[in-house]
Amino acid sequence: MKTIPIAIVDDHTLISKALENMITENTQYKVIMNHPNGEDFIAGIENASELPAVVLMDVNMPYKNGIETTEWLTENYPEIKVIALTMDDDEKVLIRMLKAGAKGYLLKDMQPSILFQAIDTVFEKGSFYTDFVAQKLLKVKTEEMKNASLLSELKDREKEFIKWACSELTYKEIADRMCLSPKTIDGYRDSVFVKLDIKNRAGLVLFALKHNLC
Amino acid sequence: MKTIPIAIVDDHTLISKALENMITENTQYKVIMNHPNGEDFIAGIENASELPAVVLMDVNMPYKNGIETTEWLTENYPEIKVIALTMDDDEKVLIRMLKAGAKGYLLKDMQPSILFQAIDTVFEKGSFYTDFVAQKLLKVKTEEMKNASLLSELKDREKEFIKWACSELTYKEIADRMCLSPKTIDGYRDSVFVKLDIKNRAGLVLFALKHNLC
DNA sequence: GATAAAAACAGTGTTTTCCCTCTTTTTTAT
DNA sequence: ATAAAAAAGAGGGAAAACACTGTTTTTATC
Repeated sequence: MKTIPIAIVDDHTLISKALENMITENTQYKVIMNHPNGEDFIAGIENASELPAVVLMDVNMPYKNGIETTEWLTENYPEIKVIALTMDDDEKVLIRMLKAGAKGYLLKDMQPSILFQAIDTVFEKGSFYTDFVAQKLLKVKTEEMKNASLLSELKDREKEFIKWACSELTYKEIADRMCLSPKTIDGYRDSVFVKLDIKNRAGLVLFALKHNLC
Repeated sequence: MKTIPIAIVDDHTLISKALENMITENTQYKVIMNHPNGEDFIAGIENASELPAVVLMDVNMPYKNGIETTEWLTENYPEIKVIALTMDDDEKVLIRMLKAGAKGYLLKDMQPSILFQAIDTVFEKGSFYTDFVAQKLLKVKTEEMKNASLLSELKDREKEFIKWACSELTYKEIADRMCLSPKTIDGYRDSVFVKLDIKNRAGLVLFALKHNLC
């Protein structure tokens, strides 16, 4: 059994060091890189004498986050497998990370044994997904249906209007900002109200903030 | 130099194990407890043959979070020192943790050496605060001034009105819900607008959501 | 370049919101 | 017990928001 070269990318120094310690205790693995953000890591990869087989990638980082870094890796070094590590199980993040090309997705509250299993499986078979991921994907899919059906109906111009509506501006002032007649804004408001099933400006602001449309 | 008995309370198993590994490498310390949440930890403390001198306490946990658990410790075992560990540097959390009795506050992105330094200092001197904490406290203090001066002016009844205003209800309907005359609601609105320096209902909803008043 | 669809705009009337000033009732403090 | 302060309520008018039915202009497509 050969040793698997591993890279760690995580801005939480304490965690990345601790992780490194734990992994290197097992002679099956060796940590050859450890960087606090995506930018550093990419620079490291481009100058590396030895490339990692598996990257443990934190999602939330300054400078270049896990998603952007994974996209870059998928583009430039597709043979390097990325396992995403994250604190919060946010469906949006999961989706974006998988789209970016991550081969595994783990929450930081799992058992260490799962991590080793994930590394091995990703190294040998190419990807490792837990039940958790499958369930999330299903949940996201169904929720997406509901919201997408509402939001997809909105025209770009209407979305722009909604942004402006999340303010203290009157509709007349919004018309000025958007270089349109107040009557056109009236029309936007009316159709948005119907599409989103809301009754007044307060409802519009609440909806926009809930679905971060502003 | 005696060994310092340490407890770890963190729901992120991977991190807590890794942390434990790292700490035990240093013979100066021994990890005698490791629990995934406050409830478990408290149960552990009550049945323990040996108490920890220092607790590394994650802030965000299920069942009983770091703040509640620290409050309990301060109440029942004031001799046990708590060092708070957290991912996100949220001023509110910092304040609440310090109020709860934490003797140190560390972000998880620090260097491991700082952690050891913190443990030693807390053990010997009773508390360890980084510059970071001092700066945050200062920042919070000044921001508090601004917001508190705004929010403290609000009467309870006005706050209740604001909750109702974060909806699609008209003021007349809100009056019904609060069992008041519409004219009284008019009065609430007017005074709230002046106090919070806002112009209309949209502004009110935005303010309320920003300061989670609804 | 005719045609259909979408976007922009308009008229009109109603309701709600906003902004004053003012009175009555209830609480609070001394 | 009484004065002061706070809370509740009221009137009226102007502005904004809402709801409805239309018309004109742009845009895309064949």
